[in-house]
Amino acid sequence: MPELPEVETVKRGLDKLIVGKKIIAVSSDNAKSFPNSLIDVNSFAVNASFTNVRRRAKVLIIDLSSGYSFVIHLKMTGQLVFVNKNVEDRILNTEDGKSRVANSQIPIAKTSEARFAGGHPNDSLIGKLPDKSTRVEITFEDNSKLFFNDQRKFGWMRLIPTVEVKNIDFMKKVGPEPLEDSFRFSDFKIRFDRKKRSNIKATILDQSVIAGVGNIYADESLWYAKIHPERNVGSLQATELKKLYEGIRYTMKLSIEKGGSTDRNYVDAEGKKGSYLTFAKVFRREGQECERCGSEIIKLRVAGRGTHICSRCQEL
DNA sequence: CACTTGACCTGTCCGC
DNA sequence: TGCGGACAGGTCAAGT
Repeated sequence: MPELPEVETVKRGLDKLIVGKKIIAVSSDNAKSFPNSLIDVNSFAVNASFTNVRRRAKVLIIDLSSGYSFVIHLKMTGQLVFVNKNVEDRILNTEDGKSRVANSQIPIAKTSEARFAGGHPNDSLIGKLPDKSTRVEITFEDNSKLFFNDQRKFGWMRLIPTVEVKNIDFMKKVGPEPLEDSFRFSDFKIRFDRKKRSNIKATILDQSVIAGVGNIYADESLWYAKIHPERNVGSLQATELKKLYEGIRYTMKLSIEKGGSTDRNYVDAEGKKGSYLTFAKVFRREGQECERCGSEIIKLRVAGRGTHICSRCQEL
């Protein structure tokens, strides 16, 4: 799922929705999704407040007043969804009728039939939370909740000291943020030139070269730059790399404006879908005509990923 | 080394 | 309708 624009959209939503909220309980049904112990949760999360939300590449960092942070990777199917109220109904539906205490061992009760009154933009989702994809449930003092849902269980969240966030393996190796003003074409060119033996699609997807680009925006930016995804990086002209640099930035900035891409699972922090795919040029458009030249858009497999190109604009 | 291929999971869709 | 296989937005570890 979530690539840079989607994670950025979630980050902006959480900024508005949860900063300042005090945690009273954290529960989880899956140690892979959330490996922290009950001791960690009680010591560093319960009674702490969310102070800040950050994004680095596709990783979200939510800082707490305790000096700890939740670090979250949504991988393919992860969601972070905030729900303001339905708590009282749900507690009545649990077996013992008691509100749960903080406990990363106690399974989340997935029996809610509570509905959102008044028609939320995506009440088909949030009215039903928690559901069977819910891995972690955070409850705030005002009884609002934050759900971490993840159908495929590839995603994870962890509670670690804020000062340690920069030291986790992923953070140490991840490349520069492509949308920062400080990220210039000269930096981009140097980093790509170092990878001249591999194909350009694999290189764009390599998080150590450049942060945050995934399969959708790799395909979209290669179309923008008229580059075939199997081209060897060493064969690319500087003018082609410049177009690619522009394409990556243009495509992902546009997607953030559109709230990201929803192919299947992705929703923002309010449970709403993104509309970028309406504007996509090639991704999931095999069989359609290229809007630039009218030729057919085809699908290939490159770097082990489904890959969409214009059969004329992007020659090998 | 640098680069490529499976594995991790669950769900859905497509062809027989 | 059922069943098997391919595939899905990401990243690692293990292979070549």
